[in-house]
Amino acid sequence: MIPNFSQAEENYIKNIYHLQQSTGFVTTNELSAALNTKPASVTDMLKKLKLKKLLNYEPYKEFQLNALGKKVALGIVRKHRLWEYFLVEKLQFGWDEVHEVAEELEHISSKKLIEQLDSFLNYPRFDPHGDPIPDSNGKMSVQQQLLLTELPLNRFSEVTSVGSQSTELLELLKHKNISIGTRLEVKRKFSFDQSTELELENKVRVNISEQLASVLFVKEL
Amino acid sequence: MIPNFSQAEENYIKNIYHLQQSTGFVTTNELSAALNTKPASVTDMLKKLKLKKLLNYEPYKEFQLNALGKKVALGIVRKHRLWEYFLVEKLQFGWDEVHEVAEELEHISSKKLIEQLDSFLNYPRFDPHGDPIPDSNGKMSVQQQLLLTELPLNRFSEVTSVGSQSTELLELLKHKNISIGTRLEVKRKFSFDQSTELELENKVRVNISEQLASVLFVKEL
DNA sequence: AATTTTTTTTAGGTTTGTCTAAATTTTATT
DNA sequence: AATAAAATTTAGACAAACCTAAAAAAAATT
Ligand SMILES: [Mn+2]
Ligand SMILES: [Mn+2]
Ligand SMILES: [Mn+2]
Ligand SMILES: [Mn+2]
Repeated sequence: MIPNFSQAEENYIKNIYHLQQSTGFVTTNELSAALNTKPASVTDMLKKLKLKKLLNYEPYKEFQLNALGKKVALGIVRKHRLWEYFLVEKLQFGWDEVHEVAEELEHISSKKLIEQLDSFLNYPRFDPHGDPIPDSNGKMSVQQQLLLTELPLNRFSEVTSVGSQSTELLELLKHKNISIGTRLEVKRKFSFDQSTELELENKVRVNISEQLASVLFVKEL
Repeated sequence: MIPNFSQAEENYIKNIYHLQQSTGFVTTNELSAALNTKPASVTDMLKKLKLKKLLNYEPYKEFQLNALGKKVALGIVRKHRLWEYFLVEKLQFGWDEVHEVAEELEHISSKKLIEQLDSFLNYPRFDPHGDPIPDSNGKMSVQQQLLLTELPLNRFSEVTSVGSQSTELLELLKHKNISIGTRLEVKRKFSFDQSTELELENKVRVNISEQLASVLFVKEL
């Protein structure tokens, strides 16, 4: 049986998991930035997580979660995303309001709670930001998705996820009336600034900057 | 604005609140028993809660929450009971399984979360144990209820709440097929041991001990 | 290859919430 | 009223999770 971890431990584990998705490894400074703590505090926790056999770590080296660590991380990600889905679908939260609350809810320890919640929500496969929700075995759906910047002109497509969850981004998307599930086509690309003209489902045209297009993932329909 | 309190502080506040319901005052030993901590730890926390102006406390004296303390306590009780209701009504928990989970959920801090949850649940007025749920202003319904031991013979009545939530009690009630909302009549009282014969709605007769009868609250119909 | 800069760790503190053991105060009993 | 018992507080420690400042190691630059 997997033991329980403290809220602090869980936050470290989850953040290591996300950071190691890109290169497979994480550095002390990266992690301290992600967690808003000092590098010295990270070192303390790395020793503890190594002792608890969740982490491959040698002093001064990059580190990564081992199999057990990843399993624990997926459990936390699962809880986080299920709660986000609950907040949006059942409690009328905006998709830009759920992250902080889920940051707390993800640490509730009851196993039964999360299984019943999953069932109550009808086993959703993606959270409100388009990120996949691991099932109780840690498996998650992959969506073949591409960046909006890579989408050719005049192809029907649907927004599947966003590359960041900063309030700033979500505020801008809300203003432009774009969210997960929005249908759109790219109508023009302007080479001067790489900005893009989109046509939304209701035929409304909106212009988005290259910075914005490069954090929107879509799938062709 | 009311500041946020730590999980430990909230558990102390809530327990003081419940304990002072009977005599208006609480002692160090009572509280340490309720919280499963040592009296010395209680003294430490009492000083802190007094400093934060939630508590009337002088060394070696009994203590009680002041108005602000009670307000904070009611907020925690509200969250606890709403979550219990959610677990039973939406997530298929048994009424004897919800307490521990609610013990964690009651500390989630989002104000919006609890208001939306209340609305989602349709503003329930009683939790699964029959205890009243404070509204967002701290007001709660009172139920004119009497102890089953005080109920005269042959009066139609309904179980409204239980005087304890120990697993032992809930196990026994489940075995006897009694829960909140069960309709019953007292048919006989045996003076030898004060045990009582009940008739349930389905005409089934069950015998309950004096100890059990004295923790069941009912209202006449 | 030597030097500088950056990254990481170590050493030593702090706060919160707990504990044990001893001291003090209050309450009960003789 | 004196003494014994019980309740409470104080003193001193400890673990978890953080911090700052200094030391050590690794990486980058000259
Ligand atoms: Mn979190
Ligand atoms: Mn998300
Ligand atoms: Mn609690
Ligand atoms: Mn209850």
